Amino acid sequence: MMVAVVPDGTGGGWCVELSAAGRPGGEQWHATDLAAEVAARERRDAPRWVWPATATSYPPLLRAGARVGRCHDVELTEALLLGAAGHWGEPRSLAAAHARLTGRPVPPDPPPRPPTPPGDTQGALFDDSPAPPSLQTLIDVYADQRARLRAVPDPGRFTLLVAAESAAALAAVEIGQAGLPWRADVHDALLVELLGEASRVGGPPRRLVELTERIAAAFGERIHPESPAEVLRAFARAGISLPSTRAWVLRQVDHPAAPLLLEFKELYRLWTAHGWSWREQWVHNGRFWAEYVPGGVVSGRWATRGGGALQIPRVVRRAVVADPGWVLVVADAGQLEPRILAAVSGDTRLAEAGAGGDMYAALAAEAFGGDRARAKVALLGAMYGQTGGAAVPALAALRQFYPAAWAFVEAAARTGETGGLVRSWLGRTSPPPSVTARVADLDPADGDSVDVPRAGAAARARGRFTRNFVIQATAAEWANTLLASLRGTLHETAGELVFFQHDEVLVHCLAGEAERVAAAVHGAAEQARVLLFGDTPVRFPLGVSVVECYVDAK
DNA sequence: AGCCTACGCGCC
DNA sequence: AAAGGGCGCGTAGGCT
Repeated sequence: MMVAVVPDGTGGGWCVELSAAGRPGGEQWHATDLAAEVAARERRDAPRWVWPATATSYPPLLRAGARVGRCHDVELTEALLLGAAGHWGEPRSLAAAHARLTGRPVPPDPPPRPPTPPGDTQGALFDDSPAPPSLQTLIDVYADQRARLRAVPDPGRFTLLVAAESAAALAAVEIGQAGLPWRADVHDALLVELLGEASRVGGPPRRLVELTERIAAAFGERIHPESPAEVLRAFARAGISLPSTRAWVLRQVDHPAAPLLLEFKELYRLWTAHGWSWREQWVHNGRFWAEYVPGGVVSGRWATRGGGALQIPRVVRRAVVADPGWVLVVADAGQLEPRILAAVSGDTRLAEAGAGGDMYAALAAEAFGGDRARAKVALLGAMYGQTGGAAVPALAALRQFYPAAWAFVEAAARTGETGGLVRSWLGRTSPPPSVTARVADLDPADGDSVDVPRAGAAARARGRFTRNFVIQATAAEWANTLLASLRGTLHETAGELVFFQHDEVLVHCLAGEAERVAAAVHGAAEQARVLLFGDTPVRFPLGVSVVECYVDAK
């Protein structure tokens, strides 16, 4: 059972039942209270909801209590289909898809909304959303998508990709509305502990002021330590020439200011990126409110808008604390990308190594004389396209012992270097070179002559990108599939997904439910493995911790 | 004053 | 240890 639905923008919406073939196959009606209608139909026959875009269609329904099980997200599907057809980056909205279908001028997608802090009501004042599309538009585009979907190289896998992408979109709205439990008082205490007291006027906290003084003493002159240019000049006057002020460069500098600068940079970063003003902007009512954007990264990984939810520093995770009587179930897929490589490359020996708990240890025992660290740099270097450094001899060993895996990543790299497109396991297509190439790499500043060295460097960079794309994009598919499965079983518990970060999920649940939630997450990971890879020997073990505080996980 | 890029660093 | 992939975000510093 499928039901196509178009919200009318006033809390109501148009609905029509679709047949198994995707054509109107039942009653068509207008609901004045769409959320109530959706909730009732969901209870009765749990249809797959076909709608223009989960990101806009679902939030008002969920806010009104209408949680749905499955959907088809036309906009995300359109982006996948456009990519598969080599039309990467063209407008993906329902309106654009319908215009292409009917041969009319294609409207551009609306620019991405700037991040809206949760306390901000500006968004409601400037509602420039276009008129809602007609139900017929939705039906026509959906039928067209089904036809195009059957024409891709592997429709079975692509269908799973569309389902997983749509489910991820549901999960993203739900996680965003749940919010991440956040103790403002704990956050404040750790800021004071590390930074000292905040100054009243919004200036730097005490420890930063002190470090600035000590850096001045070390150089014999006052500088702004947060300015890389000033730091470089100060070192130059002290007779030390540095290529940059990066941390690993400073760590090798023998000068009394160097360790002070390293400490300053770390604390300055904490203050500006996750300090008091960040907390005031993004934390309200005991929750950190982030907005998640599934498929926001070219590889299919999620992005976020506002608050930097995917870059919460480890030290700040101390503020992520479960409610009283509740716990956090933290599940992390260990060594996900090497395991993905083992599964997709068809390398029998690497797949056997991925059947156990520690893949790097298995590689070390087999091909690296027991040196686990060397096995790790070899595998990571192969996936990222490392060409220099100490990893080179290790890469030779990898090539010799795991030739099929080596050939797989090399083929992806060669395709990219020659301007071709690569696809993930389920069929997400990489963007074409014009999208990822830097203008400076391709367009010699003056004259018409081709800049061979720079063109070569650009091709190699492109090769590293496609080499990694096939792995990273497939890993994102596995994670989305896990989420799709998990949100289907989680509702049997009181658990709620509250965070997702590439290969890690957090579930907030009653302490007594933790065991069941942990079992549900393990089951979802296994389900994702089977759905994507069938009978592969590779396993995707989860590290699961039940904790009150996020920082205590693992 | 606003726009843009480079830099640097947090996460995976 | 060094340096390969993907991001978001805040700042400095240049530009218009």
